[in-house]
Amino acid sequence: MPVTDTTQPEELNASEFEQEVFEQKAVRMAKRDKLNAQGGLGGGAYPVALPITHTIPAVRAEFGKLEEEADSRSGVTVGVAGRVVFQRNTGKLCFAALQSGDGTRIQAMVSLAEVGEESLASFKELVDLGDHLFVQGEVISSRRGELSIMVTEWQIASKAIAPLPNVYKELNEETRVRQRYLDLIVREQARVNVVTRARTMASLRKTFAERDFLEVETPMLQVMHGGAAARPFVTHSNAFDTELFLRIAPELYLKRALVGGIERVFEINRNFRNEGSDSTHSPEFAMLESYEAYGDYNSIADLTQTLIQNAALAVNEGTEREGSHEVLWADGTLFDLGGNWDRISMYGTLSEALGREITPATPVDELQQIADTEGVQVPHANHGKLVEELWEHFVKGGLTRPTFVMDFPVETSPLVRQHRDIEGVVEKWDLYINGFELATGYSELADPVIQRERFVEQAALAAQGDDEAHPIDEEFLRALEHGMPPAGGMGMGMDRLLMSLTGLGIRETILFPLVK
RNA sequence: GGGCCUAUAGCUCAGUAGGUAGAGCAUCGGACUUUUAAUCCGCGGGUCGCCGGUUCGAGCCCGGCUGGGCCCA
Repeated sequence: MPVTDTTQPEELNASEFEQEVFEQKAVRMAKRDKLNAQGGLGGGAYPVALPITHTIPAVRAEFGKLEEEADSRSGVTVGVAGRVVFQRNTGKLCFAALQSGDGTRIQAMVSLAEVGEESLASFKELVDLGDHLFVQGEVISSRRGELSIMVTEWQIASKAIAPLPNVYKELNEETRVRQRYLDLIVREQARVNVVTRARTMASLRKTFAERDFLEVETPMLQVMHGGAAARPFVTHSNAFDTELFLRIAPELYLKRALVGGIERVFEINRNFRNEGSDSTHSPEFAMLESYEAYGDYNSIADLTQTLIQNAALAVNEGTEREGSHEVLWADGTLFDLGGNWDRISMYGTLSEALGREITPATPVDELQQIADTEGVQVPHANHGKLVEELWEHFVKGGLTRPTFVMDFPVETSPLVRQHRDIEGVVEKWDLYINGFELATGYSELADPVIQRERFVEQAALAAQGDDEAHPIDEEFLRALEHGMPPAGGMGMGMDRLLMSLTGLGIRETILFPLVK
């Protein structure tokens, strides 16, 4: 609704792109204009610099004990800035709660006796909820014993034109995601999630560094996508006049790095898969991949367990669970990531669940029959896909504790080495935590001839219409022909790792998830 | 892909049977020097997601579309 404030008509009509300005915004815009008119070049509603001496948490840490005695004074003058999240103005005394980014608050008191009539009136006129405010004054405790700053000077640090949402109610789910910045202002859990993620990432890098792994960055725009079974996003390069793919995995480049002698290597970066999203999938997701020369799928499983357990320790640092691998989920349950995680066999557990022996030699017809009876639909079915789908159908749901599921059928894992003892099986594991797949690890396939055969088989699948089949990557094969050391490799979804550390859905672990 | 739920003021939400919309916070005007979602007085604020239909009359009923959520495959 357009506002008919006769004192500011020019300003309100000046901005052409602003079709309608609702009342609260119009009021704040008028205040912004007034501040800008008053301020000098470096000041106004958005000053360039402020004489800040302390952060709000620093004031709390240094002067917190003043709260033990009401109406006490420190004799120390500080300058702090924060967002106004609470305001109470009376005739001659104003209160404002300033909040810093981490959610810590401190009270500012603006008293007629300290600042004089003009400054007090101006404060009441120009300061709104949601503004960033700078205050300078003595640190005191109020009559109610609350740590406060008795203001002598104040200045708007940044004028908010849009009103702050209700800080006592959480935003609805959609607004939380679309306007995460508001979510972060209003909701403690949103702030905690960011810290947890950052700590986790730092911990992973630290664990790698301690083991002499090097972090690299490989192409995200690729001429040929590969390294996983997934549909890619396609884009176009104007300069090259060619089709490019957003990567679905960094694997084939990290293996080139292995060939080149970067023997312990990892990358943490984004993958893109042209699929829908749900509570465990996002089209754009952060992925960790790591390769260890002269390791295998056992050593890389050990590493994976250590990486996650160290991350749990990092998340618990400074909490009452310090030193524990038990993480606290958002719903209040404690989830134990400690101990040595079970390693179970895919064929073995599927056989147990079905009450009949399933082996790599079990014919496709027999598996298809079981699938049909159970109503499990498997597109482009072959032995491997059927075994995996049946395993997911019968066994997966029961896995809550962290579990490595070992030894997969060969058809579905074109980049994995044949098992050293079992025919028809590859040395691959999937790590399941709380029923979803968190990571996968291999003894990597180093034989360039077998690798070529696997690619050719995949190309046949692609020809049959499987759009997740792996394309033949000649450049990668050429690298393999120069000799890749035997290696263990691992890939782990970062967003899912955060899910298992926090118990949240994927959209809560991603700061700005994709929204239409 | 299928099913269910959902969209109303800046924010969070009510809205009975179909009769042109309410609350809390926020905002606006006034009072208040210790407030903690203060209190008191007064006033505003809505294309009820979009398009169509039924009806004398639609926030409500019907169809379609769009966004969001949940469950299933």
